[in-house]
Amino acid sequence: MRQSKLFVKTRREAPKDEVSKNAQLLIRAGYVHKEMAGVYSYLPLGRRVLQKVEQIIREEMDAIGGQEIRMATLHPSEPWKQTGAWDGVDVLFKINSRTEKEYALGQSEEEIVTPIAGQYVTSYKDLPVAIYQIGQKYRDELRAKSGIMRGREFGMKDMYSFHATQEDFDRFYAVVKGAYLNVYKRMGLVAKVTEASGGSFSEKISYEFEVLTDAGEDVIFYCENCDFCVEDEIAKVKPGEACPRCSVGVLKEAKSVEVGNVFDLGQKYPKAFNFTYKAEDGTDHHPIVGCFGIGTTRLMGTIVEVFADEKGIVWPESVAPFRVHLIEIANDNEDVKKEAAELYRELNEAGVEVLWDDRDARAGEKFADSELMGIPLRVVVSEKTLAAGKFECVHRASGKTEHKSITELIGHLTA
RNA sequence: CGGGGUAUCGUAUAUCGGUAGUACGCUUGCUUUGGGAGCAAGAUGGCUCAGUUCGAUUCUGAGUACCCCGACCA
Repeated sequence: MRQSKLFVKTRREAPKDEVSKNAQLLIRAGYVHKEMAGVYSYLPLGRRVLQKVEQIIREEMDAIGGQEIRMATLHPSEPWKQTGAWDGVDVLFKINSRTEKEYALGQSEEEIVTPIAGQYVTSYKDLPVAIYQIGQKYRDELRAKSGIMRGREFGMKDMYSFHATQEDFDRFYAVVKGAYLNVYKRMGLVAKVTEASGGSFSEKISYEFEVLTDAGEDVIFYCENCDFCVEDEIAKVKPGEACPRCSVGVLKEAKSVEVGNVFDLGQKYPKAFNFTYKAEDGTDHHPIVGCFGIGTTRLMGTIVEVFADEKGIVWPESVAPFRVHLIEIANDNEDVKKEAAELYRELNEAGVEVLWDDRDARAGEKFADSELMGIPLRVVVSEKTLAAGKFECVHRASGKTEHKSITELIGHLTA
C-alpha cells in the first residue's frame, strides 16, 4: 500500500476526551475513529489489525474442531423472554420497531445458538460439537471507558460447545484452554488462567484469561512460582500469603484485563429451550453447554497497552497491519524513488505486506509517523542507503538497526 | 445510576459582556530536505433552546454530548 494513497493521516495530538493510552494512540495513528462513548469505527489500518487478530483466533478454534458460523445480531425478543434475560440482563439493548415489535441486540448468543443447535443435535452421535462466530456484540454499559477496552459495541469471538457428559465438557475445556493460550502467545501476550465468579450466568466458578496491565479493570492474586491465579472478588487468599497450590511461591497482587473467559453453563439453556438428544438407550437428555469468549477488539486494545512505548504503538508481527514500513527519503532524487519502487515491488512479490511511505514529506515526519503507527520493521531507502548498497532496517520494538541488501532482506522476511 | 467536571475552526488551545486570536493540519506559490522545515497568501469556529442585556461565545436556566470517580459488569 502506498501511504500517499492511504485514507487516513496521523495527528500530533490526541483528542482531549480520550484518556486511555490505547484510544489516544489508535486515534492519533489513524486506526480508529470514535463515534460516541464506547463505540469506535475501524479504519483501514485498524481493520487490518483486527482482521489479523480474528484470523489467529479462527485458526486456533478451527484447529480444535470449532465450526465457524455467523449468527444474527438483531434478535427476536421471544428467546430472551423465554430464558428470563429480557428482564434479567440489564446490559441487554432492547429496541422497538415502527410497529412496536420488540427486538434485542445480541450481547451474547446463548438465546440464539441453543435453538439452532437444538435443531441439528438430536442424537448422542451428534455430540460433542463446538460452534463459534466472530462478530459484533452490544451491551448497554452504564459507563463505557478505557477506549476500545470496554465499549457498548465491540468485537467478540464466542464459541458454544455441547456435550453428553460433564467429563466430556471438562476434557473439551482443557482443549480450549490450550487453544486460548496459543492465541495469546501468538500475539506475544502472556495470559493467566484465573478463577473467577460465574456471574449471573452460572453458579459454578468460571475461568478468565487475564493479561497483566494497569489499563485493566480487574485485580488478581497470582503466584510467582506456579500458575495459581484468582480474582480478588472470590479469593479466599490474600497477597503476601503463601500460594495454596504450590506452597512455595508468594501471592502477588496485580491489575489485569480479561481477554477471554470460559463458562460451564450446565444444562440451563437446553432446559429453557427444551433441547434434548436421544442417548444410546433411547432416553432423552439435555446436553451440557460450554461458552467460550474472547473479546477481539479488547485484545487489540490490550496489545496496544502492553507494548506501546513513548513514541507510539508497537505491534507484534503477527497482528501488525503491515510487516514492513518502507520509508523513502527521496528529496526529488529519481534514483532513490526508482529504488524504493523496485524494493516495494519485490517485497510484494515475495508476499510481504508493505506500507510504502512515498509521500513528499520530510524525513523526521516520516520517522515519527512510522514510530506512532508501530509497524515492526522500518526499511529506509535514501541517497545514503543507495550509496551503501544496503537498506537501513530498524526494528520498532528493539530499536536495533541492521543494514541489508535486497536479497538479504527478502531472505530474512520470508525465512 | 449517584457524585464531579468540560463544551470555542479538523485537532490542541487563548481571549473577551461590544464584530474571536494562536499552533498544527488543509489550499496556493517559492525555498528547504535523515528526526514532526521556512516565508508569503488563503479557507474553516463559539453544542442546542430559552432568559437577562442596547448588545451574550462570555452571565443565568434547561437540554444534549463527552470525560473522570464510584456503583455496575455474561
